Amino acid sequence: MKTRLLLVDDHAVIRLGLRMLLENESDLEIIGEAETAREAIQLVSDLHPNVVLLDIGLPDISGIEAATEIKRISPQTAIVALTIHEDEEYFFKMLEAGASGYVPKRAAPEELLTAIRAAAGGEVYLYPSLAKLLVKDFLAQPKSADESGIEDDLTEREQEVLALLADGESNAEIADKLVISPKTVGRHRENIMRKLNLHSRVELVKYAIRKGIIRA
Amino acid sequence: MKTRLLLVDDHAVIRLGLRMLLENESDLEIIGEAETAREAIQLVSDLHPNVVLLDIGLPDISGIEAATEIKRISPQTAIVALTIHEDEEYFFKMLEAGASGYVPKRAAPEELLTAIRAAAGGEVYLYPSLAKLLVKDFLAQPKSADESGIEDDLTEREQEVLALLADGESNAEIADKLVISPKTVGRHRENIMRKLNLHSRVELVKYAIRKGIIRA
DNA sequence: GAAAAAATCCGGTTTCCACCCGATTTACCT
DNA sequence: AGGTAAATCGGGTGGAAACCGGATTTTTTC
Repeated sequence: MKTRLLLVDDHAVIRLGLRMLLENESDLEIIGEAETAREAIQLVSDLHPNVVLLDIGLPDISGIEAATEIKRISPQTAIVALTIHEDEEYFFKMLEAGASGYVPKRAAPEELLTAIRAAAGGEVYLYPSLAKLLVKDFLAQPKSADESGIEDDLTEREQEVLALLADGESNAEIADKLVISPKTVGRHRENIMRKLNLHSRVELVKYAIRKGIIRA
Repeated sequence: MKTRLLLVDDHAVIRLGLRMLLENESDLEIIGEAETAREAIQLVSDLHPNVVLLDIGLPDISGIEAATEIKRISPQTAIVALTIHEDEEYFFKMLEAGASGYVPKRAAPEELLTAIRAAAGGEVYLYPSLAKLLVKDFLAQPKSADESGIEDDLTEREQEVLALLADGESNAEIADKLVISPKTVGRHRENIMRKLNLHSRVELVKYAIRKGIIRA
């Protein structure tokens, strides 16, 4: 089964170039072309392609809105964004919109093929300069719990109680979930607070968030 | 100027294969090979290669520790992780350790070349199945503050009370600070919770953190 | 197999919280 | 000037939280 492609670009020359590149690939099949975002959305709605090659610099609608709309009407359609500029903000917003690939037009043709095949397979291709941005963003995030908290000498059960406690549940609710008595939950909580030198539920929540036990 | 490479793998066959692949590339130069992590660390310290091709399944030290140590002694050296398994946790930890690329051994040779060149250029290459994981992680993050809605129709006083409340202070303490009665603090709190549809101090704290009113 | 730590339960006290009611003064907007 | 919203204060109630004491059972550790 071939991967069914839709090409979207307002320049006929570029569509032609893409066609030349892609038509030689036996696993790919171009089932349509669009010049504008509106046209693209209509075609997606009609044809439900596997992958849309979407130029971001379209005249009528922004690439982000177009991508959002495409994912709305055809969630299983993967989007590979093609762009001339490697703008950081735009890149992140395209990811949020559901893009499965992001390739600058200056990339080598093989990279575009890789991106298309990755997208068709439900995976994601990121051009190295953009992957770098995403990794940077990832590293800027608070450490992944286990690393940041060297060891907080809480017992396993206490960790468990802490997580639920910090999630906003009452002693009684937790007791229910863990099938223990509410009094025991309270006791655990006391021990936790003593060990960590905390003095209220609020401090407990903040501790849990810092440690990555729960998310805000 | 050629990119100076160090190959690290405990299997001679694989090092040979890599050599065959890489020696034909005019922009790459293999300046050393290592069988173990210790050996690799020594060589990095001596040679300061531009890129280290690091197998993660080494016998002596874990790939993560090896990568961390390499980045410590030679921060400008980029690391491309080579692995047989595409383990999620391992992948994220390698990123945290400072890896610039992550390529499964099953990847096409050209992809390895792309990864090496990206790494040498200070960028990052992620194999599509792993890029997908990173994007997933990215999307799981809370939306970027400004987007989530700055305006929460809380009055100035309520914001003030919220901040202190979320900071862990009791009604009485807040009353003291703001020179109002504890009852009034409670009243404000009630109004805040009603407006925001929150129902406990814990939810309040998490809300405040999401909004950036306080820090965890 | 004994000692230590963890996990469980119980009872009691005091304080604080969450939510209900209502009220006054100030301030702003039209 | 009159209406609306904010900010302040108050009373009252039920229930949860925070802290204390002690005690038992299970698991871990040496």
